Amino acid sequence: MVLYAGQGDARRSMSLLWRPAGGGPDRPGPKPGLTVDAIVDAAIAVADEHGMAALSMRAVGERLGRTAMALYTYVPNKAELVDLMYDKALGRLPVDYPLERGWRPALEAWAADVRAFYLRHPWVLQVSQARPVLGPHEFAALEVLLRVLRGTGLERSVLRGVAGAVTQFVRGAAGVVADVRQAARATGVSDEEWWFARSPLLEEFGGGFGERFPLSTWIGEVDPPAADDCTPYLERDADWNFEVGLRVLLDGIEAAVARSVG
Amino acid sequence: MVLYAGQGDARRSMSLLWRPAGGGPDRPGPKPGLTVDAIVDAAIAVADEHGMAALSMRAVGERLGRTAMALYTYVPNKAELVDLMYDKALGRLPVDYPLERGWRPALEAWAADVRAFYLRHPWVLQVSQARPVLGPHEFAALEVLLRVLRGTGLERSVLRGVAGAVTQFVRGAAGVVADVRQAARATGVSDEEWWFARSPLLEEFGGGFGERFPLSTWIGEVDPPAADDCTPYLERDADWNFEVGLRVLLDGIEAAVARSVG
DNA sequence: CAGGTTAGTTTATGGTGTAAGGAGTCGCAA
DNA sequence: TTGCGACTCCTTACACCATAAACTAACCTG
Repeated sequence: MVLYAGQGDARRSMSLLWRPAGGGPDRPGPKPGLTVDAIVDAAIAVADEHGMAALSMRAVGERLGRTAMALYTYVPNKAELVDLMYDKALGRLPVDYPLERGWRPALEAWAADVRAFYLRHPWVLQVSQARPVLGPHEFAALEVLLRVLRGTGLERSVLRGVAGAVTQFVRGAAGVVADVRQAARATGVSDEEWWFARSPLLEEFGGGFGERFPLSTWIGEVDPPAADDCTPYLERDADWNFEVGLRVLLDGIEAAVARSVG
Repeated sequence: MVLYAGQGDARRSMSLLWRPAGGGPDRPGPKPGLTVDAIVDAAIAVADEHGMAALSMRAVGERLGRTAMALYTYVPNKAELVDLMYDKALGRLPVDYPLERGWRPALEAWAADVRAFYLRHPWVLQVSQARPVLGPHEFAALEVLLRVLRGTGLERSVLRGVAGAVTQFVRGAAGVVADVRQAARATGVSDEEWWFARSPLLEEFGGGFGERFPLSTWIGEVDPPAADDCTPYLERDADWNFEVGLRVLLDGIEAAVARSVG
């Protein structure tokens, strides 16, 4: 199920996202046994360990020794909790990318870090991009990217497109790897086993597969003669593909820079 | 919940995906009132109209005047149904991109078509990319892209990265727009209304937002002086961003081509 | 017509998010 | 000191989800 937060009370939503670090003043009633931060941390731990699909209010509550309903005094609903998780996780992103050697190495470092971050917290990729979460760390992360990209000197309207392209690329590339890992963990079937069961069936059902899809066959073949391996989009290739794709993208940005200067 | 198909019976899964068009021979027992194709079509209709979140076995069954359980004689489970939906939908993609004027215009046309396809069937973006569905139309779609990309003359290992980058970009760019539309439909709150409720809160809670996040503020401002509008990532900008991003990407590919030739 | 196979139903199980209401806890004002 | 009101947390309940199991009814083949 896709969740959209903040439908109800935009003010409550924002005050949670931008909540100050320290606890509030003493209030009547029993001492709160939990904090929003503890709940968000527990939720992040659940999602990190078992994936977004396993994130339920009950699971988070159990991890804290409470029931699911106990969380609702701290967090209005699950969608809001996911937003809080998202923003808090983004806070763990590196922020410093020196521009001394120009924007390109900085952007390369940024892309590698963001990719690694997504692989550490794959569930982040599943948070709906529809409405930005508008939390402090989301803006901080955007600020980091823009600081690097401003080094290109491109004008604003172009920079928007470039920022989008870079973001999409990193998200997508990380998403494929994350999905593969998650599937392997969730099903208990390794990628190799999975392909081993399916590749003979392809020829059986596909009826002359090699002739019908020559280019797909060609691109799926492994370059070095490491035989008994028929895995087009495997994690092993993913690093290399990321490198190639990123280089192409950065070359394109350089072309845009050259055009804007010349 | 994220679903992974084909854990159980790889053979059954493949035979469904590659099932021939005509109906099978007569079998004992009552005449089947449904067909796999009818079920898949109904499921696609549900997903197109109400989004992937609304796709339940019950909803599909109701659309066909049956109970949810009736579907299980045709389709082993929901994950498999989603795979069938995915592959069938991909069959609606255009396939012909003449290369007479070179690969670049062909790739531009391809990107525009695929983006439009994703916007017509946003749920396709939510099908897990972990394990390829391995259906006939998925391969056909890959074949189409590779036929265009082969025009670059790039070697295989580079082409893999390029194909990935292009795919990720189009997916990502379409995904943002699709998510925004879906959110607006699901919540009944238009994007304008949503931003109108939140932008003042940003300043209120963000405490000197403009100074803390100068670049985010800068990039969010609208270029033409069309005031009373504070929408950084709106659908309106999306077309333009797509254009810019795609141009950058294609420029990068051209650079790779030049490098490989020179 | 009998047997066996199949289509589709009903029922049941264990999961989900969360609304409603109640029990106990504590700060503060009278 | 007492009690009110605010507060935390629980139990219960509801509507939904996927799907396993058992059952009925339809139909082909012997």
